[in-house]
Amino acid sequence: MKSYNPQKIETKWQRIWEKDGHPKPKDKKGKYYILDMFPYPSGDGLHVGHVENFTATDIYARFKRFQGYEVLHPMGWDAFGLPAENFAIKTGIHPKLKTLESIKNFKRQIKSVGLSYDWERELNTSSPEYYRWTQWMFLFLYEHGLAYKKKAKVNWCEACHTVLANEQVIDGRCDRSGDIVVQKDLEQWFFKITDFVEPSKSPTGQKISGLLSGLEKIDWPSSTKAAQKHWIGRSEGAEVVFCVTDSEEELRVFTTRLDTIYGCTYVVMAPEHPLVAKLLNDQFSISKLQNKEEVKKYLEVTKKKTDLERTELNKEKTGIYLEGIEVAHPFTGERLPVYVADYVLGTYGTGAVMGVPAHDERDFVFAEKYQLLVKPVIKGLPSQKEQSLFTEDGTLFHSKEFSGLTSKEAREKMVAWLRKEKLGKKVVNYRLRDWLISRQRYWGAPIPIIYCDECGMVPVPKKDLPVKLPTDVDFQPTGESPLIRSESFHRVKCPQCGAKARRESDTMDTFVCSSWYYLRFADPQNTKVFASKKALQKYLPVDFYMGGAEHTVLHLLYARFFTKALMKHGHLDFDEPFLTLRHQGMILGEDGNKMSKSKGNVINPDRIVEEFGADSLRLYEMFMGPLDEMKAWNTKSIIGLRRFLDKVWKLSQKGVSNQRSAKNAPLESLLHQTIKKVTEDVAALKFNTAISALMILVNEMDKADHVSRSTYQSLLILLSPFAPHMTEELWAGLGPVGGRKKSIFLAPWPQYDGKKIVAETVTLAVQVNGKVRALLAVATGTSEAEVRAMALSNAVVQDRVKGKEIKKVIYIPGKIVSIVT
RNA sequence: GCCGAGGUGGCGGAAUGGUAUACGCAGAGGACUUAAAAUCCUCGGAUCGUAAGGUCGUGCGGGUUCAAGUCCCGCCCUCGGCACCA
Repeated sequence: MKSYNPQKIETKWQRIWEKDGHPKPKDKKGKYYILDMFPYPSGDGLHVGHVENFTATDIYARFKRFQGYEVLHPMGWDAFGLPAENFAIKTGIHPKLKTLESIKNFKRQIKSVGLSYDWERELNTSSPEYYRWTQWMFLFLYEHGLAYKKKAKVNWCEACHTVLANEQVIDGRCDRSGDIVVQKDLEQWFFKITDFVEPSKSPTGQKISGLLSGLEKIDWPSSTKAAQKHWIGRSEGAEVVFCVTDSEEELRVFTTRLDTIYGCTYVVMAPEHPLVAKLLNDQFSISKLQNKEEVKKYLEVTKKKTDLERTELNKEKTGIYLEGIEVAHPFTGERLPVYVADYVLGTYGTGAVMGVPAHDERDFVFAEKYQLLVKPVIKGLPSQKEQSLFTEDGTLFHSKEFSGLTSKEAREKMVAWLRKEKLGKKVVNYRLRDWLISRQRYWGAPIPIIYCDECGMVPVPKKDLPVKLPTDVDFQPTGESPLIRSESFHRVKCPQCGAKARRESDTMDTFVCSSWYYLRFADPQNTKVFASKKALQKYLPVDFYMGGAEHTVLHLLYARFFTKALMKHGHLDFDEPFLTLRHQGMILGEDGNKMSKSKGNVINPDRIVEEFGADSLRLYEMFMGPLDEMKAWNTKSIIGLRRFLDKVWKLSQKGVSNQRSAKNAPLESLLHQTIKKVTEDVAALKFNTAISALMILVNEMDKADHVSRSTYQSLLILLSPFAPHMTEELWAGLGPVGGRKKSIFLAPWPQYDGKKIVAETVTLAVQVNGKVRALLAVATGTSEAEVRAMALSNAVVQDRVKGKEIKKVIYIPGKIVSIVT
């Protein structure tokens, strides 16, 4: 046999798999759905991070097939999005062409790594066959009141000329262009994701877990669950009414610390609060506001501030006193000053808060600046130091009849009192806002709505879907959707009355496309429904989902929302789409920095395949370290994996004999240990240690004079999920098995024999007072008494215990003898 | 600040409370070779010692235990996410 030439055998088997499909054993155990987060087909091609993700699921998929599962393992393209459109703006090349070209390249690269996808299920979100159903999803949500339009203050990116979702704003900047995000008032479409935070029921009475409670029953990384929980940000508190004195107006605030209310010395409104505008309006006779001009000036200043400035300057707090305005403290009737300050968020709670400087850090800072009264009403344990600022729970004082209660008790009693007096109630607030999905861009799925002067907003009838993207459009962004300038697109007849009407010209956020794609894979060619009930019942939910941690809140939360909404209205019978989720750790460049073109540290998988072969690349990426941990690339290290494969290759020529190698019991024992270790490690996705176990086995086989054929076969099967090309080649070289030439992937996965795992002798460490002093080779089956005697009679041990009384001897079979003097 | 994950040789990393540093890379020495590459063998925590061997070693300080990288308490540092959410 010739020497190992990966390039040659890899192309050979890739061609065979292309022609015949990937060998799949008969399924005996039912389905198992293994899904990768589908990639955006970027012009830069496949990243080594993709290879890590896809190789891991490929190994797992092959392993599950060996176990007898019918594995669904599809791949598709999250193909809408800004990069293709930006490229089009720069070059004039249509996004569709560029996208198709990129997909072609991605697919070539994926195939060059030997990934066993179900290509017959491939899908592309930018194809009309797919986005027809994305539009269907929109209409579905619209019908059930879960998609609505409202004028909203939105995040606007000047560079991208589009609105962004809250989730796409990072530190006040656009997550793509890095430009500062400004606020604009626009009519926008929203999805009512907030409807699903708490558990609900379908009309037929099925229980649907909430976005919060559902997290408890799925196997996801704790960090991801924590991030989602935090993003949803549920907080229980109370709404409290402060009456504006000498008027009918009232000011409601939200607080989680009702127990501190006797320490409230002022009240603050956000600049956006409606009452502020009302007080400034001269027509309102109620307005006794005396410093209107100053207040107006302050509002102008804050309006100019970006969200970044408003939040980043969190040390310096600004505000303005409303002269002549007072509110009454609901418990004491005391008159309190009112401020407007932009440290209060207009979009959370009621847009107004009570100021309790003694027990809230922010209020404390504000009160210090504006010389407001600090009035402590909560104290901690006597052991805790007295401070002017105490933000924890404690015991109340100076709080009339509530004094002496703990914070927790007080909150309950106080809210009961408020309810009785009709001055407040218990309230739950969330950080999560409804999902803004309108985008003023071309390369996305058009929103299927028509505006008619007579009928108003009319949904496109489902039979008319898809609403196709026009191809004759100038997609230079101007701030409105490029679709507005396509006459053919936006001029339509009203589906209800037939009068002249116009189409909605915005497209949907690409996250809408990816919120339901995992369902389509069950039945990707269906033209009647997004997927048949039968197919959904067979394959869904996704058993194992893998992708980058950057989708912790965006995609994963949206997908869960879609699943719950579809279940609520009878389209699905499960409420969580992804039962098990894992993230691959980011692969850094060789310099330890994140890979980026500007740093010039990007590794192109094509070059690695060329130099070392796809099997070596796969093994290397899996051997780098724990799958979910961040790790730096090191091209030098790949040679180690290549050497390992060379050894396996050479073993086939060395001495694989048909003789029973009963002589070599230690090797036999090692083989069975390896079968156990690899099987368990692959099941637990610990690929790095599985590979190291295979290396140990191969090193021993290499040293042995003879290796039995069955041992070698077992090795090849264990290695096959990792290095499919080479093992298939070597397997074929072994000749027909059972009279027929079959793929290694149709062979049975090796089973270990518990009896053979036990080696004939084990090495025990003998400790004297906690330190290892001797090693004992003990035959398996030696009795405890014998082992103890052996340990105590050991010369070194004797020397150590000489003249001392032995107090205790502890024997842990197979591990240690511990002698205490 | 809050939440989450971590801190082990020159490097990536391994270790159900039981011989710390498996496996791999890099390095050193040797074999083969005219030579190099490739391959194979041997050695690689620190320190004292010619050696046998001793002592110290998993971020820091305590504790539990016959025995701690692993468990408990208190810190320090790194990375990731969120961050004026009242």
